[in-house]
Amino acid sequence: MTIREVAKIAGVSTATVSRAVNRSGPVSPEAREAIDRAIQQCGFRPNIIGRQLKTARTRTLGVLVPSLKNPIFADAVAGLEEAAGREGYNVLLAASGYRAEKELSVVEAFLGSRVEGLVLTVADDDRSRALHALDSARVPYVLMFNPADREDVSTVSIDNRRAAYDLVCSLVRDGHRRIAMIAGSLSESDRSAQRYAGYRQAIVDHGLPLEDIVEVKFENPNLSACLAGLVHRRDAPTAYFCSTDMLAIAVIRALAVLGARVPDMVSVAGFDGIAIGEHLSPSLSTVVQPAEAMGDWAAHHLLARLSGEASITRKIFPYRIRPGESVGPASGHRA
Amino acid sequence: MTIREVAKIAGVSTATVSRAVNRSGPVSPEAREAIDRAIQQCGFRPNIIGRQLKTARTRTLGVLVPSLKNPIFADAVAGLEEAAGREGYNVLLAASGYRAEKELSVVEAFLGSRVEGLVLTVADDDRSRALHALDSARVPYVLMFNPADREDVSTVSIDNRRAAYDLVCSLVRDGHRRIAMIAGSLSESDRSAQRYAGYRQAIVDHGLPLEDIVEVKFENPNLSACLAGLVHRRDAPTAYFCSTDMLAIAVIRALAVLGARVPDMVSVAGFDGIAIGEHLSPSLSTVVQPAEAMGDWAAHHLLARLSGEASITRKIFPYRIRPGESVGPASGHRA
DNA sequence: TTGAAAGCGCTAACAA
DNA sequence: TTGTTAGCGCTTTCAA
Repeated sequence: MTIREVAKIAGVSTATVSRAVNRSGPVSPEAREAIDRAIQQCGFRPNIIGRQLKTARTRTLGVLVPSLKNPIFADAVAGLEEAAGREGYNVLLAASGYRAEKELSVVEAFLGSRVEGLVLTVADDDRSRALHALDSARVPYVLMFNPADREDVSTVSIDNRRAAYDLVCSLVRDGHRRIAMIAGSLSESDRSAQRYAGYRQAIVDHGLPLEDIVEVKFENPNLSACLAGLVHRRDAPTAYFCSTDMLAIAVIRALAVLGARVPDMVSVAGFDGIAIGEHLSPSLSTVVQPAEAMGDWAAHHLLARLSGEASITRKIFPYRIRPGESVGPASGHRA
Repeated sequence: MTIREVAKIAGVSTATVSRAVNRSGPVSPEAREAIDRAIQQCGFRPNIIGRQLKTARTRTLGVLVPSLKNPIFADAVAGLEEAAGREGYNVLLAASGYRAEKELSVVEAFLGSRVEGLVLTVADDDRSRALHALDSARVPYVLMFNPADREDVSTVSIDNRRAAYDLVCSLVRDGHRRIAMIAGSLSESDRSAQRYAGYRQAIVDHGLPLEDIVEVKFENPNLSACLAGLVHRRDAPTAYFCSTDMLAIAVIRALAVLGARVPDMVSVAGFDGIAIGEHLSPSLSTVVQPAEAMGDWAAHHLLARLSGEASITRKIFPYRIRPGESVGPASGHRA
């Protein structure tokens, strides 16, 4: 069922069919009707591939996130997809599983598919080979959630450093003086690094002891073992600042295994502000990132850049500290 | 940067370049080296669109779910994307927002893009115009989560009816005799309908009074108002069976607004088994669907069908009743 | 082992 | 208002 068949049946040329289908030029009422009938008759559906090849436009965006299983990314993709769809763009989606080589292979595939632009969250924007590939291919992209370090790339994020700083300060205000940070592979995530910087500054500013950061691999969720040494120390931390909400949830569970109840014995704070965190037991103290709005902004901005209506922008969304039951006063601690 | 440029630089024909790039035919070592050098030199990246047009294969799957903001779908898509990616397939993703007309327009767009197959969750498979479009286009698809009614289409789901039956029976075992069901637009979702059938049968089998089902629109999250009449009745239900976990979460919150504490005063059960439900306060009593595994199965099965290695299959995954704190004994009820 | 050539389905000058 | 025509970038006979 090609445009040629339709043209033959309708007794016109392919050019006229194309004009009729795309409303891209004058078509007489008679021709239009004949064409409509022919299309009904043979169930013609334009092959987008042919159009894409001819016009060198795909109306497709590539979206790459670490994982859909973390609601922060799922929500962002939801906002993105909605906005892109509204503008008639397709979304090619992939997850990297936090693996740099997968980031690269996905980006290569997206480039091969001639996506017009990309929205991505990478592990570390400085060292990302995926980003280098994009730069040399000169395909526009928007970094989402990654901190806005570089001047030459559009980003949408919050001020991770300051947000972490504020959150840790709130822990101090609750009386906590020994506060540890737990991060998922700090060395591999620029977000964790920023959040660590904020944590560190808050600790230093208050003259508190700087705890060693606890790095946990994403693949190894045997948290209890990692935390055992820390928790059973004589001067164990009274509060744990986790680099993400999902990690905080795992930490709370791991602490329970070790006999440390939250928030009675220790406090735990997260970061991301996933919606469901409010309904957790205990509800999560965290920093809220407006994920869906950020995804929406990313899509709109990328499309605006594609049409030349916008230039590189580093958008910082406001964040919000959301207090929750997972943080209590430090008085009840064990040491 | 086309294959022609590369051919010219390497001093060979485009056919040889194509063979070299795709390893699809004999290429002498000398030619191969010249081609490799040429590709490096001009940064050539094969245009997939050209290949797709020529070969009439896109290696792309379309995925349509109601919403990514519900973890049950996000998890399923995660499993799907992972499996598809492993087999070298791209995933085109869209969300319908539970709207039938959006389902249709997305499917039309996917067909235009010549996806080789689709995985979708539709509101109601019987009445879905989207499915009719797929049937007449003769593009293979897998229904995910939708109950397996029809014989002529691959589906992956659990036994919704029996799962709901089991769950409601467990409520009865806890002493509940007035059990209401709350569903999101029953008339628009075949899953809700199945779950209602299971609920109804459990009620009837135990000789209990059949309560009117409460239907709430997805768009109208003003649940408290909807529930007020029911909750304040003299013989108010002591337990609410919600058609999804997300709805259960909203219901628990709405009940709190009305002064009905869960599970002290009323019990609430959900359906879906989103992972985070275990960590809610109270933790959710629910039916667990193995969403990620179902997505994985859907992708593998669809690809197997594309390669002729599988035929239409109706896969029923096992479910699991996961007890939680949201359901308590009926003794504490108000009426 | 290689290259010439045809053509996938479509759009867009351009001429009529 | 319409049709002819020339490709878009690629793969793939087929003959050499």
